[in-house]
Amino acid sequence: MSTRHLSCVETGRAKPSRELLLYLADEFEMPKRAVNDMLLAGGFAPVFSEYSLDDDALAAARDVIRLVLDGNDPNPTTVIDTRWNVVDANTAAFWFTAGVDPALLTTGLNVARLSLHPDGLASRVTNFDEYAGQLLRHMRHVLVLTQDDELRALIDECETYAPTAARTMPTAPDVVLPLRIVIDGVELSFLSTVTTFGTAQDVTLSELSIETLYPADQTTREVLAARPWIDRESDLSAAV
Amino acid sequence: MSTRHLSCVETGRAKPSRELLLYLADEFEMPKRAVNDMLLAGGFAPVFSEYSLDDDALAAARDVIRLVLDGNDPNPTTVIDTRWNVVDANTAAFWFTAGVDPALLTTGLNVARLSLHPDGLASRVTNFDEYAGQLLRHMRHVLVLTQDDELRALIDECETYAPTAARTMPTAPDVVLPLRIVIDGVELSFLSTVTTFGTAQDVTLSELSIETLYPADQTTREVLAARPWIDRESDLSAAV
DNA sequence: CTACTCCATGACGTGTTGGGTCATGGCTCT
DNA sequence: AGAGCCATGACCCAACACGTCATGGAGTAG
Repeated sequence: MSTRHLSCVETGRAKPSRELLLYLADEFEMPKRAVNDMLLAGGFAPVFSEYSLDDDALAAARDVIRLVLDGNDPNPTTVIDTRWNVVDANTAAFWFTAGVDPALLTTGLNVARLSLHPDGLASRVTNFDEYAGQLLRHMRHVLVLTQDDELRALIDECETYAPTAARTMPTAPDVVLPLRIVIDGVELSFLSTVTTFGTAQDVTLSELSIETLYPADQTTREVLAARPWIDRESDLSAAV
Repeated sequence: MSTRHLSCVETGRAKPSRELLLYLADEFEMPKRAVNDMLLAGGFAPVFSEYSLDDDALAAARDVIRLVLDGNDPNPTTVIDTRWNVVDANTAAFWFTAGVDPALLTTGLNVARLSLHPDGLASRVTNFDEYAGQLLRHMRHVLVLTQDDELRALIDECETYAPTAARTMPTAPDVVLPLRIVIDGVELSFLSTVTTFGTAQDVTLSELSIETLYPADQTTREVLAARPWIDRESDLSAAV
């Protein structure tokens, strides 16, 4: 680039294009996070990483994930990646999988598929249409941002499981998502929240989401407090 | 706008400018979330909301916040806005404020000021430089996104409290931020994680962040499990 | 004091591109 | 058969990112 233009950019009298910003970032070997900050400040969309968790990055994150999962006990908590694949979960969360088709548990546990597949949790979710609608909306939102073909395929698949929910237009999404589900013959009521790590500079970790189910009524609270899953922990761990 | 250009935009043979996208979004009265999705998909930076929860939205969020705070007990947890003001916190978190200058507690509790101010926690934080450096780095990151003058002022103020930390260049920040602090004469060791509601790709900062301190060693774990703050809960609630 | 580098800045050219006007022609619906 | 709606081509324009050339001021070194 010309020194003339560089000078103008530096003094703020010329607005650099997205291309130039990326060139400079590369030239200076800026860390991803800083590059994204710079792009945002310049009015451009950030670069999205490859959202593939290599084993090393994941291993480094495991300790933190365990902290969060244990800290949320006895509230069922799942850590998922941007394709809704389960990275890890606490025992309370695995308790949900009792009674689902084993085929869904072997081939890479996926929360979306597990929740919406007829052989998964679908038949036991009392507010299925509401839950499925919100989940699909959330997935489509992430799809817009990542443009991930694999996620697109997952959404297409899931929409066949919840045809009515797929057709409903996205209403204003809430931070919390109610979930009513029958477990061991009892209908439990949860509030599902999704959070993500905010300080992560390592972009890979920021692509993990933490889904926690909080009890929404007294009955559920008591059931969770009793930790009814501890006497079959051996069964559950076998599923993973 | 001309029908000609609209047609081209619709069929994808013309790339609309950020301005045009915003015009269309306004014309169709699109919800903010969808507008941001559209901008991102078009390669532009999203519109940042006013990141001030109006009273109604905040009231609606309070229930969820309480769920999260209670769910994390006994791990000290604080919910803050994008200016590090405390929106709410669980009792364990308020336990930290014992012994700080009451002036810091009355004028709107601010985590950054509380942590870094000499009359706050600073003197009791054993790894002050490390902690302050990371905190400032995080604040500067949010500042880039929000361009909030009030936050800028807070950062300037905090940098005077931690001059050495302010000068250190931002190293690669960690996923978790270690915090060692002396409470009741005992040095406790924590790992601080910050999470936010929503998805990672949601560049629009959700207005609220959740900071949770997990015990980093056995001693701290045991102290927390004993909940040493319950016998002065009355003092603490008076502070808020 | 001089020479040389660094950089901000003005004058000015250029290629790209978002966006507009005008005209045409196919499609559907009455 | 007439009336909209819309996709598309030809063409123009204005904005702007970025370039080249020239100038001149602030340091700095000899």
